[in-house]
Amino acid sequence: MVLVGEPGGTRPGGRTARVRAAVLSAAGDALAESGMGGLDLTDVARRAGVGRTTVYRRWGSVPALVADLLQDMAEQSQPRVETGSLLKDLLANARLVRDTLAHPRQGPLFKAIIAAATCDERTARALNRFYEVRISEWVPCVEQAVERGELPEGTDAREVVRAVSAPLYYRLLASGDPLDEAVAERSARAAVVAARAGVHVR
Amino acid sequence: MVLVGEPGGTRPGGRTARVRAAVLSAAGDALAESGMGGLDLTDVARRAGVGRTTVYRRWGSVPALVADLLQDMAEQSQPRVETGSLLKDLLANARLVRDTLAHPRQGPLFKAIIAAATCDERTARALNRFYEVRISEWVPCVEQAVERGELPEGTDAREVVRAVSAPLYYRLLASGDPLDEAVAERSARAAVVAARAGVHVR
DNA sequence: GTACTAACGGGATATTTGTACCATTAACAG
DNA sequence: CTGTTAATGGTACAAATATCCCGTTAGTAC
Repeated sequence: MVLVGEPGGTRPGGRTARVRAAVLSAAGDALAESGMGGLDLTDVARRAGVGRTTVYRRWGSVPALVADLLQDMAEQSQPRVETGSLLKDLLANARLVRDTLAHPRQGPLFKAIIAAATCDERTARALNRFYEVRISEWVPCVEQAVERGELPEGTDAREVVRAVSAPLYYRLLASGDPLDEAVAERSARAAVVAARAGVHVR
Repeated sequence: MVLVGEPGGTRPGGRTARVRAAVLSAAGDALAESGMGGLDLTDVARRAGVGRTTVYRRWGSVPALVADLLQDMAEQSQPRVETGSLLKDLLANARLVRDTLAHPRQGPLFKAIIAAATCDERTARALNRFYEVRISEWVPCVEQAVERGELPEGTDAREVVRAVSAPLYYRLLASGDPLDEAVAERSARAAVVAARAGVHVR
């Protein structure tokens, strides 16, 4: 677990970046297929067409690899919708999250990532940052609704956005109930109703 | 990974049960401390004062051990409160869940269990059953509220109960935001408001 | 209490997983 | 284009992890 001084920092040119991309991609595939339990770094190296030693040296452990994968994912920001109505905006968000978590590759991948985060503090922080970014993107929807007078003053926008995702993640990770379209609609509607009632006023 | 024909079935007397209890207890301790990543069965065996071979033979892997632990936990039912008011009932539920997840041993343990469930189908089913049981215990609160006319006819009681837990689990596993008392109150209040508005009508 | 055998426990063994070494490759500077 | 060296990749090695074997222990039946 001895962390080398961040390879790619002093010589970030072609090969290093190419290796990183190949390994992260292979790691994503492997995680989606076997989860973080059935994952060994040797297999990742083979899939990526990269030496075993390289993977062990640069990442060293599954959680560390996942942490890097997360940083990569956080950089690829997804565009936010703007419909002019809070309900429609949050419905769009709910459907986006639902589609991601119900996706045959993305769903298992997110499960595996969250599992890895429970094993390692560093990975957990990377995960928190990831959601920090994701949530921040949708905060303006809520803030605009406050400005329009749709929601009470002092509403905690982050809390409203979190409320939309929470039921979907609960199903994915805990209850195992199906992640259908109806769930997305309910979670968005519930968040709006609760926010209007002032539940999320600080 | 060859599963022997369920030890304890043909001879469930003293020792076998004692060994199981000791191992499950030790596994819980170890999981709470190191998470499911930093857990090895040899260590569990030592803590339990049991032979390494026994643990490998009866459970064979971390997820299988967790699955058994879950079955054990599901059997110890927790008493439900009855206050005569939907909000108070759900507040009690929210506080119970929050206290569990914020507990220095139980919180990490639940994290580890959920992580293990993402690695193994069998464990995932055990986890789903666990929440099936837990949720069912609180369903009557909501049904009584429907009977009292506090909530609209056709309200999906299970969905309301899930709505209370979801934000707490989301924090525990994904966002990493603190699990304070205020969060519990908000999630209960939000669930009530949404249910009253008919969001959870089938 | 005696016989029977499921289940356990310790040690030897096999397998899988992680590390150390060093020659080779290719990014970057001049 | 040429030299320098960060980074890679193969091989040999070490450590941890899982399985096998077999004598011992202790539930259960009679």
